[in-house]
Amino acid sequence: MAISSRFSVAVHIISLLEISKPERLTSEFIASSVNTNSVVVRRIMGMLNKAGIINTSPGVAGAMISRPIAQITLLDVYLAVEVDHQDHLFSIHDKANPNCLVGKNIQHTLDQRFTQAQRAMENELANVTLEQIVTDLLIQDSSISSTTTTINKG
Amino acid sequence: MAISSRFSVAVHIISLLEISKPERLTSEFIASSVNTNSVVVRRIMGMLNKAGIINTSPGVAGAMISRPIAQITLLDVYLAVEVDHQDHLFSIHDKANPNCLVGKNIQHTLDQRFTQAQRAMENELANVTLEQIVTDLLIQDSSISSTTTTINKG
DNA sequence: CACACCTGTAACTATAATGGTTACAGGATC
DNA sequence: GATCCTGTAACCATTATAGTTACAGGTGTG
Repeated sequence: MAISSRFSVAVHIISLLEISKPERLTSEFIASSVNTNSVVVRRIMGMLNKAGIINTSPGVAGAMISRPIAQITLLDVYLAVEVDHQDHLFSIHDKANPNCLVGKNIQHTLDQRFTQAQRAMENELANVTLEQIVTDLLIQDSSISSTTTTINKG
Repeated sequence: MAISSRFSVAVHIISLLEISKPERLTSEFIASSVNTNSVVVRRIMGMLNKAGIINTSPGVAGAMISRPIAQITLLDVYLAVEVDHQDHLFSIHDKANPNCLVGKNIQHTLDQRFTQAQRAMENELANVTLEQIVTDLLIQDSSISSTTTTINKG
């Protein structure tokens, strides 16, 4: 299965928070931009909060981004919301027959190669900051149809 | 969710076929090495067959590896068995609000970055051949406990 | 030819992750 | 106190995975 859309939603949320600063956005409002349920937004914001990327407070709308977005990478966000398989992107069948040459050694052999591939992917994510993402969003918007776009329509 | 273990099982199967050459292994035998059901093995071998990596024939045990394993990469195997998300490893929420600056442009922005990260991972897989994997398996085995290992114990 | 063996595949199951939804306790603010 | 909001539990539908049973049909040998 693919990497869940929590990742892209999380990037969406942070971008929206940044662009809308210092306005305090409710989860309901953010949800209308993402086009999902507000609980889904609060769930993901909870993960980002736990990871120290944003700061939320019970009862109070909005969230503060904890540091300049030039210092937040896609990898940070990825690790925050894909907690489940942050250790191993690839899964390896784990009960292979130890009496077989292949079965005995396949796990260790593949783990090395898979880890290397995963690292390569993560390095790419680490090289992109949320600042670059927001810049991309603004550039694309201005080059396409800036006149018809607003932040506040949800 | 993580990348399915079909990938690691597929590598296991090809390695076993190679090391056991020219013996013809039944899916039942292979399954006992992987420690799974023979249908699971036949299913994955079917995908490898369809991808042109191995050649199987109905009714006849065993499979021929279609080309020297130095010419088969982990990426080839990956693409063969992870057909589902070979296009996009990352999923992006796809119904974001087009009336919002972020919602309108997030999909294209992230797609570019995600594709780059995915390519980096795939490049690593493309740089490893099944020959290297088999070599790794043999080296590890000889350095650990070659005397107690057999290929034929399933 | 008959039989034993094997593959390919359909069908069903259990399990788990995901995303959406309702509900509600409790914090914050006016 | 009334209102709004967050955090979170609970539940559901959907989907992917992996295992299992069953069987049709190909293969090859006695």
